[in-house]
Amino acid sequence: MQDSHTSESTQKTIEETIVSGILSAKIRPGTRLSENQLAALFSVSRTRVREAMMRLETRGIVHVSPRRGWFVVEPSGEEAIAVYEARRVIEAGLLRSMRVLTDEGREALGAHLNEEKSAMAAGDRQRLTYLMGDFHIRIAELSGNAIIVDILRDLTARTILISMLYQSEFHAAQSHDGHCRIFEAMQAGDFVRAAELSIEHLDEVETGLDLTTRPDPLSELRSSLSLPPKTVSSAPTVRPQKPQIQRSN
Amino acid sequence: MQDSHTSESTQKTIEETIVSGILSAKIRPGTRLSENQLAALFSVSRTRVREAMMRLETRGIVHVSPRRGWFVVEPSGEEAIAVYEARRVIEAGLLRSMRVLTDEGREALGAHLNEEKSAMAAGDRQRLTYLMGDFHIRIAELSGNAIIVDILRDLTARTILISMLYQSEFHAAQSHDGHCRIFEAMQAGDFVRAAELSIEHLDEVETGLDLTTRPDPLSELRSSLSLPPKTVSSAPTVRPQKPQIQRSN
DNA sequence: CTTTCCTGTCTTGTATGCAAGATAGCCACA
DNA sequence: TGTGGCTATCTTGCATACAAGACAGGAAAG
Repeated sequence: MQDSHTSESTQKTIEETIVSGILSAKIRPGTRLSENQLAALFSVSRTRVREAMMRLETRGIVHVSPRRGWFVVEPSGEEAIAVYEARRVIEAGLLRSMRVLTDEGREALGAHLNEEKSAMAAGDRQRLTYLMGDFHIRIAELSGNAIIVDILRDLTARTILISMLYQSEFHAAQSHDGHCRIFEAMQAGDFVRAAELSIEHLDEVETGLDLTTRPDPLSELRSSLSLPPKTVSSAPTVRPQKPQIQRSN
Repeated sequence: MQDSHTSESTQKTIEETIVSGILSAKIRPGTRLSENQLAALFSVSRTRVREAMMRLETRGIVHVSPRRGWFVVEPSGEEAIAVYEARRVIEAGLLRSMRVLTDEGREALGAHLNEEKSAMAAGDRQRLTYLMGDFHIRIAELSGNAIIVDILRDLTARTILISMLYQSEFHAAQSHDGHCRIFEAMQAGDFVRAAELSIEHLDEVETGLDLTTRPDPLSELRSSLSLPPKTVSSAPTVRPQKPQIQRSN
């Protein structure tokens, strides 16, 4: 487990627990995160929970609806596109900047791909989701640049939320193939090719999304009434929260 | 002024004030940011100041030394290298992903370069520092991708802190030339060339730094005593804070 | 003169209390 | 049946109080 910003024992725990919950697809987009519940769960006061939420908010993972609550973000279609675009830019830029694949690197990625394969064989979908995202983080770790690792980790978390919202079926085999091809290019020392493959791979995944569905159930009604399409990054605006199961303390 | 995450009136003010203070080189690295002082300055309680600090910390702008205080980060030599590397990766990736330069884009960049020129003529160094950083943010804005804009804004802020620490002289003319060349390539529609120029430009700036000096005045002593080189991203460790002028409430 | 220790005062860390918006459920009423 | 409005209770927003570590300065001892 890389660190990049270790230290602070209890504090980061809430934050990291939530992020890793998302990375392993155990927390769905739109999930309500009650300050009181989290405080009770982690045996701390709301103060510290709030700090964690603030941090997660600046990381684009969580969102607050004033006096209504904190929610795991539900990226809109436009935001989803922006996330994939950002990933293409950064991941391709990263691969292009690489010059060598070290022995450790080759071993790490190879081991990872084997894990993907065995998770596919076992049909363990949650684990698979985690591994599919983690592959890209692993590549970033090869660069040794903690800044890029952190950025990509957060983007990967958002990607997973996006696929939980918009992905109709899970083309695990296709993704795995994409990863393998990238790895092969890297082994061949052809990082330009690896960058291109990485872009294609992300395009494939993005194409597999159906961005016309879910997150704004009123979109059809809204457009038939010809109201403004939707507030993109601006905040309040009612945004009808889909009924959550959780029921507060 | 782009927005990307507008809304929240008072709250973001503290955060944005500090960031823009850094972007315009009015706040030096290592500056102490007392919760009490900021609270008084903005007429709010420490609670809200703390929230702003937490956010800035996750953005890599600010750093807390437990029970000692908040400080604007003083990037180490390694961190400085990582910041430049991350910028090369992202900015080159971004330019490579571009396909067209719109008329508005050409106009915006052209106007910006004129501003650079006039600031150089006027010898307004603070303004020049701001503009030199802002050029890169402007390019990101052309992409219309708010995620990348935010990332690059924060990296630019760090870059400015780095140059305040390590830059012996300010080669404004050289930087300006670099910007002009990038702009020309973009106008010619040659974004691959623009990406290459962007990398060269960042290399130039990075080369102009003297990473052997400042931020850890004890480094020579430390190495002559053969102590561990320095805690990189881990926290406490005494790290003798250089005497600050400010004196608290 | 140097060293050690002690104490006052600064800082942040954390919990708690109160204010106020948002919502759901109910009741009255048409 | 449907509609409007009231109220009880949830939520977060924000300020404040207190705890506890860090540090500086001075006094006392060597």
